[in-house]
Amino acid sequence: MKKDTSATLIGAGLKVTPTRLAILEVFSKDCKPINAEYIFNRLHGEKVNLVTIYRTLSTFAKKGIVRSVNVHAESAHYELAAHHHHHLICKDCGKIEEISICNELLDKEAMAHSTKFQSIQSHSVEFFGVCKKCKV
Amino acid sequence: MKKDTSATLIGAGLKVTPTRLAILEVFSKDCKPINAEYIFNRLHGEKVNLVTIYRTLSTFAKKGIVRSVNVHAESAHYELAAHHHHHLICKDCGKIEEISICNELLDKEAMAHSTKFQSIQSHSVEFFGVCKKCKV
DNA sequence: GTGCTAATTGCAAATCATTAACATTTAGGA
DNA sequence: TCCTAAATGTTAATGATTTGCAATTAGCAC
Repeated sequence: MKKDTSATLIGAGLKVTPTRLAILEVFSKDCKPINAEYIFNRLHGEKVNLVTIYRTLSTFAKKGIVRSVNVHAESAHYELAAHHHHHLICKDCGKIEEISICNELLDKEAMAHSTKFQSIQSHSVEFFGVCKKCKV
Repeated sequence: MKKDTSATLIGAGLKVTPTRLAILEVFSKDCKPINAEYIFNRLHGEKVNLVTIYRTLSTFAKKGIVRSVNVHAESAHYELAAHHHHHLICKDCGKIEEISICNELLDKEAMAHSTKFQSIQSHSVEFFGVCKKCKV
């Protein structure tokens, strides 16, 4: 498992450090989009600086290890890029659920617009609504 | 036209003010997701406070007049809710293009997940890539 | 039309997320 | 083991957004 995360870093041309491994661990444990603050709280025992987390997220995003997700929140949320999902987001409590569909129709759409854009690399799909708990 | 925007406000139970009408005007002129700063620049002649724009956007979003859109930018972008589109966003220059498809497949997806969520009110779809200008 | 009140706006300062500068440490190859 | 670029910590800065409070105004009752 640790070998797995090390490989991810090495493959991206990044040095393998305890901080980076720890952050990747958090991602693989929590299968939902998370933000810097969340990671910070999970790693309190390990004395990781919040600034480092921001920097790491930025580096990971640039290398394509993680991707930012729109959850209509104030802070930026990320998920593992390898772990492609679409989302259901509750407008009331902010709860995020993943839905694992990714139909070809979207790919076709992407293709259809490739005349305007040189290349389309990714897409995101989010549904916003109210979850059962919040519905009184 | 002004009657149109007034109706929008009245329908939402909001008072009709010059500032609000001006902001709605900006939205209807620019058919793309815009942020507070952008609106502020368009309204310089009219001495509207930036804080008021933030407040108005928040109010409009709450009332369902506008909707926030994920454009992977630092600031929050909004578009008229009535004006539903999906987007092509250039990762290099940040250019946003609208694409006017909205297939039923997405609606079906929404339905399929209505067991988990009480109700799904909206969805957003964004494609990220590189536009022709930015592709060297 | 006048007056009233809650909603709206402006202004200044605070807050929150994120980034920058710079000094120190460390991973990993020579 | 040594060396260097990359990574991290610390502190301060920045930029977006919010808050508190006083002044203004829309829209209703009279």
